[in-house]
Amino acid sequence: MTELHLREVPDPCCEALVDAAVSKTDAAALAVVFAALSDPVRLRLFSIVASEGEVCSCNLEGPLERSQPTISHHTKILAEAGLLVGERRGRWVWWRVVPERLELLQRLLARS
Amino acid sequence: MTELHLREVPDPCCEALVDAAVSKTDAAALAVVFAALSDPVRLRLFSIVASEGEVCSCNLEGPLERSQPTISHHTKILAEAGLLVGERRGRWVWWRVVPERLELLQRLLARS
DNA sequence: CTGTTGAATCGATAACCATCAATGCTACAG
DNA sequence: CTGTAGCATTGATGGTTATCGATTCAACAG
Repeated sequence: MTELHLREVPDPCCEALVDAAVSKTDAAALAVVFAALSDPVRLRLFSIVASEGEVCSCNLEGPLERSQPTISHHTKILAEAGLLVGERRGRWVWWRVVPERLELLQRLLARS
Repeated sequence: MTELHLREVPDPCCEALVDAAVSKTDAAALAVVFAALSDPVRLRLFSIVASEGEVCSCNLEGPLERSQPTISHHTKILAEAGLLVGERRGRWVWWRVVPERLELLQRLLARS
């Protein structure tokens, strides 16, 4: 029921990277988000959740071929980056993407 | 005159991450691109180049407060990720962004 | 209360990375 | 040819991270 790993990262800036040089503090916050996507396993995990809409942790170990602690580690990092949210239902935790974060990244990468 | 650090990373896939689960090989290639943006100094470097249009290496050490070898290290990583290209003019190297790479990332992060 | 099951945490380890001083390479000036 | 200036490379170091086994925590069933 409770949301896991509430994002610790403050909402980073909104302006596109090409519009103006990003500040030091914004860069630090944004780097956390990109770092969350910088691992192949996490990228596949995120893509699975994004394409399925909602996925239980227990259904990630198989496709990703990683141990349960490792899956938990990766979901935590993605959640702390604000890219995923986890919801506990009974004994299971279900993950889904945070669309606003995707839009934020898209805005950042927009041209002029 | 020659382009430095020709990208070693093959053009990764084009489909959005939310459309279908990304393959292992695509994930590996894409992770390289996100990893290039996962460092605060590189993010600022990239943002400076993107907003200025074209920047000489010698004009990066100051704003980024890093040594010359470190700047060279970061430009190399961004170039190998296909995000920057460097052009040698005499004794200087000028960097600019690769717009297609930004568009690729935007497409990847697009919703449904 | 007890056992079971799914997930988070801990501890350890190997691999990776950001950083800089020292050095090498390259282009130009004289 | 010699010196200089900008950039790349090397080597070393301290910090970070991906991974897993073992353990703990949480929720449910009986």
